[in-house]
Amino acid sequence: MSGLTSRTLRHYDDIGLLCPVRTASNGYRWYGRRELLRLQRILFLRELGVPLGQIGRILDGDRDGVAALRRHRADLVAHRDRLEEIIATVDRTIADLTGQAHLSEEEFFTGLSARRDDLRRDIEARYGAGAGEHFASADAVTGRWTREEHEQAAAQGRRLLRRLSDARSSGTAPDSAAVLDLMTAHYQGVRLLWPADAAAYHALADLVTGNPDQRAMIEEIDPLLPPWLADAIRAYAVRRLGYVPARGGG
Amino acid sequence: MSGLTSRTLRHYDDIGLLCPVRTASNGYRWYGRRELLRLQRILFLRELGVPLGQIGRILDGDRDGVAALRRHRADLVAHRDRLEEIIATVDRTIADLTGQAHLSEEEFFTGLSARRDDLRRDIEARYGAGAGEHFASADAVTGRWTREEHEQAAAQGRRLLRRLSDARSSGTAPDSAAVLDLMTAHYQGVRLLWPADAAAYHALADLVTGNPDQRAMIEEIDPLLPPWLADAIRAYAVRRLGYVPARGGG
DNA sequence: CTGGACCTTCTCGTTACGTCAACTTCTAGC
DNA sequence: GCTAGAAGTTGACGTAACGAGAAGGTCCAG
Repeated sequence: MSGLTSRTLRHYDDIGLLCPVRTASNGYRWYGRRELLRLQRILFLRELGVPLGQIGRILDGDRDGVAALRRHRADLVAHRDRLEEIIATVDRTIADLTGQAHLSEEEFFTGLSARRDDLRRDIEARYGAGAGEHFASADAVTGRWTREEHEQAAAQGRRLLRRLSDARSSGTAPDSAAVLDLMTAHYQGVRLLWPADAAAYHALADLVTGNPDQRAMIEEIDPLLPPWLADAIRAYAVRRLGYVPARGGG
Repeated sequence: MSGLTSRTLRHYDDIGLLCPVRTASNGYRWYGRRELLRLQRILFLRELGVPLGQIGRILDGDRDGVAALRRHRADLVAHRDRLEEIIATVDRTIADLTGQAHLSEEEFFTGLSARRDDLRRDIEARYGAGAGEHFASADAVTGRWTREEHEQAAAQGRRLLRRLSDARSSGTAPDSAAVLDLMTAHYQGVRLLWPADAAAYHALADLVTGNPDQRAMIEEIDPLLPPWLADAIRAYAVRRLGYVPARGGG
C-alpha cells in the first residue's frame, strides 16, 4: 500500500518507530488504521530529511513538533550553506585546473580592456550611436571601484552564470519562476553599469548570442548557455519588466 | 603534523588510499615526503566532499580529474537543489502548523486590503504627498496580475525574507557581499511596484522598522529581522546604488 | 500434492572513521 | 636495569537507514 519494502517495515519495527498492532503466532505483522496514519506522518517527516530517531521523538512526545522542525530547518540551512561554499570552491578549482581563471577574473561584467571598445562599437552598430554613450555612465560607477570590488563583481557575475547554467542543464525552462528570480540579479548586474529599461534589456538578448566576445565569455562557463540565456533575458523583460515586444519580430 | 588521527591514517592504509612508504617489523608505519604530498591532495579533495574511493581513483588514475570534479559538482548542485526544496517545504509546514499562512499569503509585497491604505497614508506623512502617488503605478502593474501571480509574488517575497533571516541568524553582516546579493532581489521586488531610486530606497529603511504593519509582517517571519533589514537596505542603497547619505542624519 | 507468492529471521555490506579493549614498543628518569 | 607513561599496534563494535541474499516457514490456487 505505502510502497515501502517489507524490510523497511521490519526495520521500523526493530527500532520501535512503527510497531504492528499485533504479531501473529506465525510471525506475520499486522497493521491497523492507526498504524497507517502514523506511517503517513512518518513518511512526511522522512521526506523532509528528518532522521528516524527524531521522527520517533516528535511523534511520541508530541511536545512541540514545531520547535523540532525549526531546529531541523536550521540544520538544513547550515548544510545548504556549506554546500554553496563547497560548490564555489570546486568552481574555483576547476577554473584553476583548466587555466581559465585570469580571463574571466579581469573582465567580466566590467570589461576593462580592448574588448570593451569592441563591445561599444557593436552596441552602437546595433542600437544606434546614443546607446554607446551609456558606457560613460558605467565608467562613472566602475571608475570608483577598487581592485577588490572589481574582482568581487566579476566573481558574482560568474557565480550567477553558473547558477543559470545549473538551471539550464537540469532542464528548467528559461521562463520559469525560479529562473526569473535569478534573472533579477542579472538585470541588476546590467543596470549597475547601464541604465537599461525594459526595451534595452530585451534587446541585450541579441548581444549574448550575437556579440562574439560576450558569447565566448559565456560559453566558457557553459557552451550551451548563450541561446538559453537570451531566452531568459527576453522572458524577464516581458514577464517582470512589462516589456511588450513589437509584432513581426522587430 | 596533518592533524589527522592515527586511526584515520590506518583506515587510509586499509583501503589503500594512502599507504606508508614502509612498515617496520614492529608494525610502525613510516611516511615520506611523497606520502605527505599525496595526503595534501587527499585532504583537499576530501574538503570538497569527494568520497574517498573517488579520491583514490582520481589520484591514481590521474586521468581527467577535471571531469571527475565536474561530475562531483553536478552531484553537489543536485543535493543543494533538493535541500532548497526541502527547506521550502519545511517552511510551508511550519507556517501551516502555526496558522500564519493566510496572513502573509494575501498581502505581502502587494498588500491588497485596508492595510494598504494605512501604508499609503504613512508614506505620505513621511515623505510628502507625491510619494503616495506611486501607488497608482504599482496598481497598474499588480492590477493585471492573476491570483496565481499574486501568490507567487507573495511566496517569493517570503522566501527572500527567510533567506535574509538565515543570513542574520548565522551572524552575517547586513553589508556583506552575500547579503547585498540577496538585497538585489529585494530592491527589484520593491521596484516592481514602485519606481524607487537610490534615495527613495534608502528612505524605505525607516518604514521597515517604523511602520507597524510592515514591521509586524516581517517580525512574523523573524522577530529580530526588521532593524537588521533596515541596515541592509541602507547598505544596498549606498554600496550598490551609489546613494550618498546627507550629513547630520537627514 | 505441488508450484509460486509471500512472509519470517539472520547476516553482511554500505561511509568514514570514533571508540573502546588488550597488547607491544619506545623513551625518559631514577 | 626497572618502571611509568606516551605512543604505537591489531582487532572488533557502532554509527543511519536500509538493500541484498540465504535459508526456511506459510498460504493459496490448481
